[in-house]
Amino acid sequence: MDNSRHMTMKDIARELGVSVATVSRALSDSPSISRERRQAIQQYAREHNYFPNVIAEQLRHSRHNPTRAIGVIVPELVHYYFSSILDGIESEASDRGYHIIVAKSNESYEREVQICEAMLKNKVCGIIVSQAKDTEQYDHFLHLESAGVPLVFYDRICPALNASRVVVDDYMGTMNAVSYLIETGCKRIAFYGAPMNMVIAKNRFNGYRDALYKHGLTVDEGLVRICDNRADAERITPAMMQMENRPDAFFAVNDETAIGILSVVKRLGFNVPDDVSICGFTNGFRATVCDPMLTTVEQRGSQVGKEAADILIGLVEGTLPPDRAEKRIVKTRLVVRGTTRHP
Amino acid sequence: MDNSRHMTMKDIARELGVSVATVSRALSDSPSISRERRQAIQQYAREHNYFPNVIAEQLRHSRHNPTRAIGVIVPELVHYYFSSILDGIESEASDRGYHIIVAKSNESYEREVQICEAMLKNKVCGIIVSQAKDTEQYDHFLHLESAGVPLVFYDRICPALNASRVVVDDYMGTMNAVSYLIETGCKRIAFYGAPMNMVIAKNRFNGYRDALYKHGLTVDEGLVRICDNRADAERITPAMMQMENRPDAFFAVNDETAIGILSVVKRLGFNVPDDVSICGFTNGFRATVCDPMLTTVEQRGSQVGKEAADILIGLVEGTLPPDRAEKRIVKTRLVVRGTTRHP
DNA sequence: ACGGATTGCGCAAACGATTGCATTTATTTA
DNA sequence: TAAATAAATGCAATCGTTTGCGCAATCCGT
Repeated sequence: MDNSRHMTMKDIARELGVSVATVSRALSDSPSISRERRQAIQQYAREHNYFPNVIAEQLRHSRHNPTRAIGVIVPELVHYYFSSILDGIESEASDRGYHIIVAKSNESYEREVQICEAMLKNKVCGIIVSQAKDTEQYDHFLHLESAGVPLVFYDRICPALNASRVVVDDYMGTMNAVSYLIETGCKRIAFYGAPMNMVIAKNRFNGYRDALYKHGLTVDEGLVRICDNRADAERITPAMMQMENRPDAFFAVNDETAIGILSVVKRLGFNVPDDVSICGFTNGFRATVCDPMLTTVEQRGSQVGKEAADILIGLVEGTLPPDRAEKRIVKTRLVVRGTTRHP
Repeated sequence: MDNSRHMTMKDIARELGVSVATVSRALSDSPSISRERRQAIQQYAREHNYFPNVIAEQLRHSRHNPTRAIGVIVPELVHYYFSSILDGIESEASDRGYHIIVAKSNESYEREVQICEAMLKNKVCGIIVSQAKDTEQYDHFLHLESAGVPLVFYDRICPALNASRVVVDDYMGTMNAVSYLIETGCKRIAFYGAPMNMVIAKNRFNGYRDALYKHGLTVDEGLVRICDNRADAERITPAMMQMENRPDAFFAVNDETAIGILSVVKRLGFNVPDDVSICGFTNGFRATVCDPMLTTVEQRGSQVGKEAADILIGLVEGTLPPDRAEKRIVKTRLVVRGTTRHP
């Protein structure tokens, strides 16, 4: 039974002996159609649960009306922060009558370009994107903009483009967290950060540095490392803890890294938080699972996603000027748990 | 500069002084157009990077060709297992030239119905769905089927519908895990399961029961609880551990619950795994974060997603018979870590 | 050199909806 | 009673592509 073909206005028109134009006007409640006819048509449509063919509507309006499909490009899907952001985007979008098309770049530039093209072809009304790690050319993004597809970046923004963006307040988040560590008595605070070519990495480092300065401390290069995952953390931390002047606290660029530090530090027989404090960044699933639970900077991915969708929809609907880039910063929040000393 | 309007065949036709029909045929390499014209048109199109308007194509073909948009309904997005599944679906879909439209039901029946309608309107070629927890009516699913939109369930299948589905081998997964617990010397194994109206809950319980039987043990009702989250686990476990005949092992329906048990058991001063073994189900982020690391049943969400997408695409493209429901079971794998004794 | 086959292309009708304009009929006004 | 006005509907073009059919022009064989 492939009677899957749906009822169209033509069907209604034929059945009721009127023209398609009349049906169209009646269904849009045009006053130029007589009351009785209008109601008859509406009732018939309702009873046979007619609904308009979006494809046809879109074709008709393609000149002036964008679709209601938002493209979302995400580097990975199995990832707490990106999931949260996706969640925020989905909520905001669906609240406002949009739907989302999701694609993952797998951190690949090539794939990112393909996805942009495909989304352009599929006529999304705009794209929300976090760049792949190995993206260093931006033609595909420029191409989209020139095709009239608005773009909003989140998390990994494109520094070369003056595009709209939503990021987390990495600087203040780190600054506050490190200040807290200092205020609870830590003096030698190690910093495990991401490679410095990423904007977020730089901002977090600056927050760390300025927190030290503010409290009359200085950056000890021996305590700063490039390290943003658990495996690396487990590899480099033992040496760190065997220095004559070992750190009494760690600030890590994400929870995963912090967990790596924690596991090593515990294994080496130190007490957390009495001997060593540890602070992460994310506040994902992991933070409440480790023992003791992780003190960390809440990244509020869902809020980031909502803001990004809000900007994009504003751009699409014209309530935001298309020429000026809208930049929003989502405040972070320090969540104090068991891996840091009490004041 | 809203020169966002794209080049159409009409533009090419006008420019090259031919008819639109000729352009169309030339671009589809029809031999009925002369070699030179064909190449001229193709070159012009390439140079001005023309690409066809999908909306128009779809309208034209709507009678016979489905779109290449797969609808995916997910109860939550910030959830390890569902993320993995989404990841699998995305991979398979994009490999085969489809894109995915993602919506979350928030575990709400109402929302699920809305989403189904919206997806129907937006002319997805099929839907992959895991039911919301409070869905107990299925008209919306039936409605889709009768509209010719194929449906594939994953994880939470619809028992009342004989629809295609992909599930994990809950029975064998649990059976093997519990057998392992027994073989490592556990005798009183508690079972924390989900409410029994969910199919997966029943299957896991059966696996538990049969593993006991197989080893000459019997089910002790006092050791079976409805509990599928951390908060509940932390609430009910202390009493469990204070029974005169306390359990020497726990099998939990998911990692989250297992973590709850672990934290309580440790807090009460028991040693894991010497005094108490614990086994979870999922193998998500959490499993390697807790201390000791969690022994758990790997659920292979990504594989589930891939299979689901494979079935759906098969249904859409007609390589799978539309009348017979395709049912696949993804094998699980026991991942032994630190919360269980060694053999 | 003429009839038939072949080649190359355009016309026009679809797909399903919208909308300016023309047309018909009914009603009012002078 | 004729003319002007208003009310209700239909015609046909449009969005961008595809495709059956027909029309010319060229080719071939005899």
